[in-house]
Amino acid sequence: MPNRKRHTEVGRTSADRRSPCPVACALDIFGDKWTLLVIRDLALGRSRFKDFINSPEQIPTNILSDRLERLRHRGLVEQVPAVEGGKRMAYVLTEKGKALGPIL
Amino acid sequence: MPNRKRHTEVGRTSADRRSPCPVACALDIFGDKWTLLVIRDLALGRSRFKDFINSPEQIPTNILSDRLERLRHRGLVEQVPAVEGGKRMAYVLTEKGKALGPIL
DNA sequence: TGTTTCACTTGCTTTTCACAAGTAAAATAA
DNA sequence: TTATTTTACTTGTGAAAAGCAAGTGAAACA
Repeated sequence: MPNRKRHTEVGRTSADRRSPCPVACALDIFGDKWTLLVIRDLALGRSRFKDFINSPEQIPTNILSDRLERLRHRGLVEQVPAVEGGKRMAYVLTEKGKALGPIL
Repeated sequence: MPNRKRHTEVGRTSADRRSPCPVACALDIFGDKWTLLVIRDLALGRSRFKDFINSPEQIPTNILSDRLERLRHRGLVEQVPAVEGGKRMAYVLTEKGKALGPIL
């Protein structure tokens, strides 16, 4: 199983990056049409899967799953119980994730 | 020839946008791995096709062509003669284009 | 105990990306 | 002036990602 790396990019080495440029690094994370919209929703206080789905841009469910998973592995998002003691999960920004609210 | 729209998005109607959200609108323009890198290069004073090619991120030539064309049609970039009276062209940011330098 | 909502996953088609190669005009060197 | 090189692209092709519809199983609710 070569090239196993998709959702486990926690420790990125310089070899993984396209260049040391911070713009390029940021684009490796946010360089697509959906990731920043998910972060916008999180910054607005939305936290449940269905909340993101109901945003006006109509993100496909498989892409939403994928983006949340990536953000989680990047340490920008974490899961917490949606209701006290319940089984269903909600997504919230970590401290690290909140730090990039201003760029919106 | 239906769906003719690729490089002629000068006048965008609200029907073209995914939503009225400014984040979503911005992502329709910058939501990919390369566009902002081209703008970074332009902001740094690079202006020739070969300059962009020689940036460390190694943008493919067909994608560079495409992105410059889009930015031109969006009115963020314009072409000027590379040398006084010469035939070869250079790309520079318009006033509108310069306005988004700060986001980098 | 149904029934509905939620949070996904799977499969498939379409679109976009990435890489290599090719080309023609412009600039430069001989 | 001719030859060579550089520049600014375009084209073709395979791989990857996006987009869409449908399906599924657990959780919450009536």
